[in-house]
Amino acid sequence: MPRIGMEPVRRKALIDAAIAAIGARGSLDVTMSEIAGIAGVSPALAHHYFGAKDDLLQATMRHLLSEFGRDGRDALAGAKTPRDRISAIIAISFSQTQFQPETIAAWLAFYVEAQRSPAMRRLLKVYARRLNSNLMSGLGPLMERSRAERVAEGVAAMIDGLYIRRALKEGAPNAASAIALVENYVETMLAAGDAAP
Amino acid sequence: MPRIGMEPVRRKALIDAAIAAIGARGSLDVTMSEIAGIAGVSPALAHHYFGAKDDLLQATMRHLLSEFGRDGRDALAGAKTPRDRISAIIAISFSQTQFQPETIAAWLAFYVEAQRSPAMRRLLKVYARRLNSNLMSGLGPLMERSRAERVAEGVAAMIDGLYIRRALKEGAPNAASAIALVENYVETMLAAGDAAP
Amino acid sequence: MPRIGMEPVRRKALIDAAIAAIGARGSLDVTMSEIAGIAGVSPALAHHYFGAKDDLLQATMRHLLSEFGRDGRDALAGAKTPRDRISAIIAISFSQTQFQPETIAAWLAFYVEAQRSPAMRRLLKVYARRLNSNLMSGLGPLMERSRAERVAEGVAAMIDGLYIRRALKEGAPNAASAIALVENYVETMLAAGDAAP
Amino acid sequence: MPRIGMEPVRRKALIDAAIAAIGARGSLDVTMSEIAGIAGVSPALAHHYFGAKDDLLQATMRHLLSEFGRDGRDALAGAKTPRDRISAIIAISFSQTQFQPETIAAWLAFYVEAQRSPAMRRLLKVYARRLNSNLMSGLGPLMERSRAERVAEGVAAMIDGLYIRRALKEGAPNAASAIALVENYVETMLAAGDAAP
DNA sequence: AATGAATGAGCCTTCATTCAT
DNA sequence: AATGAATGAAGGCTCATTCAT
Repeated sequence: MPRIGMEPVRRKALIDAAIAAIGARGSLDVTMSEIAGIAGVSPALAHHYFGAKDDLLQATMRHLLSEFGRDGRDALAGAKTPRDRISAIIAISFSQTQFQPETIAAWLAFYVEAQRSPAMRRLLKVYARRLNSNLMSGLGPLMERSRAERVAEGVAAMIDGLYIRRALKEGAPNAASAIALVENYVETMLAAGDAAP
Repeated sequence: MPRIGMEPVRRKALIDAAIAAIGARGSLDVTMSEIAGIAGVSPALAHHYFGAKDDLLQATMRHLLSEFGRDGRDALAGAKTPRDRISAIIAISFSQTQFQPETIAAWLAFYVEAQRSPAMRRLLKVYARRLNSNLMSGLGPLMERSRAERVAEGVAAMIDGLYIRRALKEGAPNAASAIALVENYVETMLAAGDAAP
Repeated sequence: MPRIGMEPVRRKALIDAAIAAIGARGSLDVTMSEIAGIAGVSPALAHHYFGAKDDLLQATMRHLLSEFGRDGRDALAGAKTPRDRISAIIAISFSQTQFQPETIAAWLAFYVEAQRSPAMRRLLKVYARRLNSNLMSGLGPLMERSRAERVAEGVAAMIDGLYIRRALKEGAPNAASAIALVENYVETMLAAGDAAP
Repeated sequence: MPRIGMEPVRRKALIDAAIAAIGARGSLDVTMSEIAGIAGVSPALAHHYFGAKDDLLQATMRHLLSEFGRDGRDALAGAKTPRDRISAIIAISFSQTQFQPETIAAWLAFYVEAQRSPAMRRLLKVYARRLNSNLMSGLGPLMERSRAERVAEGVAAMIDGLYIRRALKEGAPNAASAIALVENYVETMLAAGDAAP
């Protein structure tokens, strides 16, 4: 029973299905049929709305990115001090929306794909730049610029590292300990402000 | 002209070819023909020696692992103090053997595969445990046990994060700055020894 | 805004679009969406008016045929002598309306289709018969019947051959030289009237 | 039971199957499965030996071309006088090898494809050039050069036209009457040598 | 009158894998 | 020891066609 105005509904459903499928498989090695099946539509329809598989995958990545961006903006909005901003960024990186097995797997898969696909790499760079600028908005006022840059890089690396290492753990992701680790890094770096680079 | 004792030669050649192929593709999405072609043999021979593709891939991973292990032992052998041990571990993580586009891509690909394949996950855990115990052999004597554990986790995450983020950078990997970042983390943690957390 | 009496307009537009699409592609291998797109309507509408794709194609062929017939009648109307009739038929075969890349491609494509589809073959036979009778109306009075038949067949073959061979030439079709070749054939046959075969 | 040295056998079988399939369908619109099926192998094998469908089709065309070339050389070898050469060329154009429903259909289909595919067009031009030079080797000595050129073009057009018009006839191709028609054209042109262009 | 929504069927192509030699 | 031959299975994608609105 075709109703009108289904396009946005289907697009959303297919992107969600893609995330679910990628999460379940743990890689981008999912079939269009699989994704379409999860979304409850035929593979042909997925092609109808997204063209090729790559396009759907990129749209999925873009969706993850925009969610991450929205979460970031929301978190930053409630943060008063620069220090608060840092914590807010760290917190949302491991929030329940982001730090979930499915989403983690999807991010990881996209990282791999980025090595091959320039389009994916471009998208991932957007994420990296955004994370960096968010972190710098907190770290900048608290220490010398070049040092802030380095700490931001360290925080970002640690976050991504914790994401990737989730693959090795059993059970549900432990966001709290991940957050504590990064916070401790930041805290120590702030405390050692007088000292070295 | 079949010669005797070719098995080890072929196995080595095929594993090297697998690393090369994975490195070039940037993912495990390589064909047996591709690998065999690089090794200069027929795909049938690859099956003859390794059974299935997954077996070859696991053997490849195991090879990477043992190389990493050997590098680690070598590095540790020359380190006198605990502090030296830490630096040695960090150094070899970014050594020219390890921190190369091809090897990085392979590691990353295996991380992804680990999410699906228990066998791969097991192998990757071996790596994680080994890295951890190596780090602990340096950090243990220098700070309280539980804190050392956490710092080791932080170092490991940072290393893996720097690996993964290589995918976003252009040009050759910059090992020096990566090492500096991790060393600085360790240094600051050691300096803040009296304090938290 | 549905208007009444749109049917003939749409049918005409779709048939023109089909010719354009076939001409552009150089074969009948065009999609309904393509044709509908050129006509500025939805593929569903094309089905609504024509049933199946084959029906639209046949209608297109019929349109070409009726155009050819009309051109022929017009040309014959102005021809006084039998000899004039022959020249008129040859001329319209290579007139600007007929001897155009698009139309040529369409004719050729239909010839191929005729091998498979009896309906198409029937239509094409109508064309052949019409061309033959037109030619005979000129050749008949000028030579013995059986010889006229053969010359008509030769002229028809030459015309179709020149059409098909257009596919091999670059640039715009050269109608003049094509006409000259056929006219020369006719002329020589008329001159050799007394002789063979 | 795989034996060695099958490649040439399979290639031949697949090309023959392609001709058969195209002949049966009357167009290039045949599937790889169909062709492979006729050849008695799997579709995968067809791809194994020919790469893509287009490559198999081109190889098929090239085969037809080389057969035509071989037939032409053979025919020309036995012709003593220029006049004999002309007749020989005409004869082989309608020989039992060439003027068969299947081969005719294949030629026609390739003509259509040539409008789209530059590679096919190139191949077809080879055929046209060869036919032209063959004809000129007979017509050249018998009349003025520019006139010979035109007669050669006329003969070629008539031959191709008779091929295409086969699609309209029922029953087996009538080679004899086709040959007679072309021969008569040549004869008349030769007889009218003194006269017009 | 017209279309967006949706799909089944089918095709090309790739690839891991097997087997006889 | 090594490979050419061969295929089954599966995936991406296209397209004519239908249907409710």
